[in-house]
Amino acid sequence: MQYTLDTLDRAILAALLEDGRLSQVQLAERIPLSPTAIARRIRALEESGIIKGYQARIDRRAVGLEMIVHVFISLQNQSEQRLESFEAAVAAAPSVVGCQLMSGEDDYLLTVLARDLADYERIHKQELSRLPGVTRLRSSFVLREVKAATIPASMLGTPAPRGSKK
Amino acid sequence: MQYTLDTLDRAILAALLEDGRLSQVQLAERIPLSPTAIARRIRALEESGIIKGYQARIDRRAVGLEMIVHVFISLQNQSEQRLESFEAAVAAAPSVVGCQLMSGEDDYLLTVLARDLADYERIHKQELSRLPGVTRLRSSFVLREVKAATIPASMLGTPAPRGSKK
DNA sequence: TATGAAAGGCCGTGAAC
DNA sequence: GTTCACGGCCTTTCATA
Repeated sequence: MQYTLDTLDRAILAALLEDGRLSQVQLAERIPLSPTAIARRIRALEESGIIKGYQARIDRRAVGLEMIVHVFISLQNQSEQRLESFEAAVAAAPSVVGCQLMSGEDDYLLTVLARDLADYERIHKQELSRLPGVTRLRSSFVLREVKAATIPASMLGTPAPRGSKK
Repeated sequence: MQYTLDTLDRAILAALLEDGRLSQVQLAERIPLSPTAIARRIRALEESGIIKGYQARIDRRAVGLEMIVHVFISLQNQSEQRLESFEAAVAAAPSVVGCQLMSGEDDYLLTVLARDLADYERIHKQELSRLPGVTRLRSSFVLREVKAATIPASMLGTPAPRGSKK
């Protein structure tokens, strides 16, 4: 996955971040390149794993998921085996949409989606309390989502300088 | 935006969450509906705001963004005006990709993307330290992303029962 | 009111240059 | 990287239940 993105690649990525359904022709209107050349670059970006896929952005609340809860978790110890079994359990928990190993006081930060408080109680009982090796578990509720973005186009501006060519 | 999703709508949403570029014909192969009917439903979902858009999923690290940092923030007080000016500043901070008003000890949880530690130092200086009204600011680094999902298809299963019809 | 079928125009794909 | 031709998809219209 050692791939050097040029300005055109980054323009394509920026456009597809904004609208993942843009056609080659539409992209060619923004980017000084023929539709075919754009298609080839997109294919290369997909095959190299830089573009991991495409997805619809769906309104959480429209599908009844009113709550986001962050769960801070500390484990008994951080042995390899502890982490592995914990992470395997997290991977199988359907309501846990995010899990990050963290620096600092707690070991993991989980992100959970729930319909409402009663649903979160169920998730807490059925999914979270069964996670192995947990010593401390603290729930923190999102009261309001102020900003929810993906990678901003501005951060595609300069590639990681690992031997810039061209 | 009071919209009652039926089973077919949810099947369409689930499919477009997995692959946002599926064509009507491809969707019609999975869902017992003609391409025309699917196109009409998708259009309705888009116009009602349930589908907010489409985007490419891009490998963070491939574009040089190696770090995710969570920043916990406490404000001097939670007056309406304080919150508003803080949130306006956050909205204008390009490296801050997430901001949530939280319950519990801290007021806000920010999510920041950075190229590396030096880049985060710059962001800390240029973007974070200038946020108005902050009394406490604690950075917590993501060591490893274990799970990063969107809304799982399983959670589309049952709509929020607000007067189920049909 | 929502679906399904058919026709026309546009797009995506792969060839050659 | 571009141009061109072909096959398939998206769109619209219309008939139907």
